[in-house]
Amino acid sequence: MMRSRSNFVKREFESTERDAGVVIPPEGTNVLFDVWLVSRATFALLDASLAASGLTADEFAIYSVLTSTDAMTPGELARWMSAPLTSMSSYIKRFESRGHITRTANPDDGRSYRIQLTAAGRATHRAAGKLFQPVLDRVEQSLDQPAPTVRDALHSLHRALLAD
Amino acid sequence: MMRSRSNFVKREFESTERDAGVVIPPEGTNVLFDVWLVSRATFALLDASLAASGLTADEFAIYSVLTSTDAMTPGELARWMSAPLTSMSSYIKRFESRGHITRTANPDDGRSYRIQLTAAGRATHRAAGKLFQPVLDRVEQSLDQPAPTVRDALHSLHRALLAD
DNA sequence: GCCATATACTGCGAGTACGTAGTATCATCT
DNA sequence: AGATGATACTACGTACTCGCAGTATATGGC
Repeated sequence: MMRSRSNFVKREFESTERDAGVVIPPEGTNVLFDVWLVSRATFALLDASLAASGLTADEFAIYSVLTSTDAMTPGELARWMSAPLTSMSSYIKRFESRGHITRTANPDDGRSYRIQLTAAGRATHRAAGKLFQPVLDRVEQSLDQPAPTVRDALHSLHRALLAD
Repeated sequence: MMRSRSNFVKREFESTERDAGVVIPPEGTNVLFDVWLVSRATFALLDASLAASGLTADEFAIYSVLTSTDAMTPGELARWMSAPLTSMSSYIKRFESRGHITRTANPDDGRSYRIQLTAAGRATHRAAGKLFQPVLDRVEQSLDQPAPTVRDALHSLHRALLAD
């Protein structure tokens, strides 16, 4: 198993204070480094918070996409989340084996197909969402900037990363 | 091998424009979801850009920490980057087998030790840095907000994630 | 229609991340 | 000093990610 990281994260977060002295000089850092740190912290927190639902942070995010759009293809999903198609393939196989998604033919392209969450998949996502929401609320309230400001910065960054 | 993702990423980024239509409604999203998207894009871009150096984005970040601080312990490093200690252990074993780090006794604690980059490790990091810099520059220039503003938002987020 | 090439996806295998369980050292209490 | 518990790290195994190579369908040129 690799899913339930609750132990680790709880332990780590408890001891955060003690390590406050360990600080990397900012002149050695940059935006992308900051992203790295933030994303590590985010994944640690979410994986721990969602563990009981049986979903990882990645999986929860993908399920979230699938609930808010209907019937994407693997390729669309992969490109959209900047993931290799082979990884999407693995995800889909896993989700399908859980009975959480179904494939339906893609009328526009015989090589492809469309993915949809099943009722069980949606239920799992809802359960995970119940664990997710209080965590999100707490993070947003701990921000010392308005959440929309932070989100604007992230969107700007996302556009910059995809631009080329 | 899992390191050289150049092919994939280049292909994916080239086709970004075509998928501009695939947009997730923002009402279904939130700060943490944004972090997820940004971090996926960041890792994809960096793994591809750094592939020739033999370092992944994660590894480059860790090497960067090790160059700007001297002699951290595995535990400090792990907590600081919100990673499980067992993962740090794997990293360290790998880096050591590459001849990129050395362990020296920790005078304060016999259970622990301190890690330092070797000359070879620093050289590898420098080489990766040469690949990294232009990518960073391009991303910063593509930002439609000042880089410090974006970084402030990320720092705020980081503090909020660790707070508790 | 036929061929060449590009695209959508999958099978497989290699390397990786990390949880469980264990060992060694440290800290605290008595 | 000895015992008890906490902490720093590692060995091992499992599940996972993703690159390579392959198959199937689509597309454009002729």
